[in-house]
Amino acid sequence: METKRDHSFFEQVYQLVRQIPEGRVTSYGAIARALGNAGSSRMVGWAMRTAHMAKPPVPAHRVVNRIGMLSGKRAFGSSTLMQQLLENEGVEVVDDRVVNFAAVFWAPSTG
DNA sequence: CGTCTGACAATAG
DNA sequence: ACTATTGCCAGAC
Repeated sequence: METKRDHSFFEQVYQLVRQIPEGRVTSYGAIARALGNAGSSRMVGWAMRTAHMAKPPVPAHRVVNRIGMLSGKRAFGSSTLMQQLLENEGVEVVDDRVVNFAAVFWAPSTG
């Protein structure tokens, strides 16, 4: 039984991203799938872009693409801010890419 | 109300 | 293995 949410797709993404623990990262596709919108991975990224104006701060810096690349670093204002945030949590980032991505990968779960 | 864009992903060449 | 193209669909203009 799926818990129907009246909130928009964006808010569903926000809530999921907020569940990402520190030192962990996830991919857009993983989030899209968890929301049942597999294939709409672009929407996830689009939601993150507007996530900066979400009420509770969304750790968008913990969300990267499938290869662990900081594709959204541009949205943080500073291209290095996203990397610094990740490194601050213990996530090693080199060349705008998460080191040992599979090890720090966090599997999203709606429930 | 129609069109374009977008922090991706998967497939084909 | 790498590059190019298509699909996805909801927000922004």
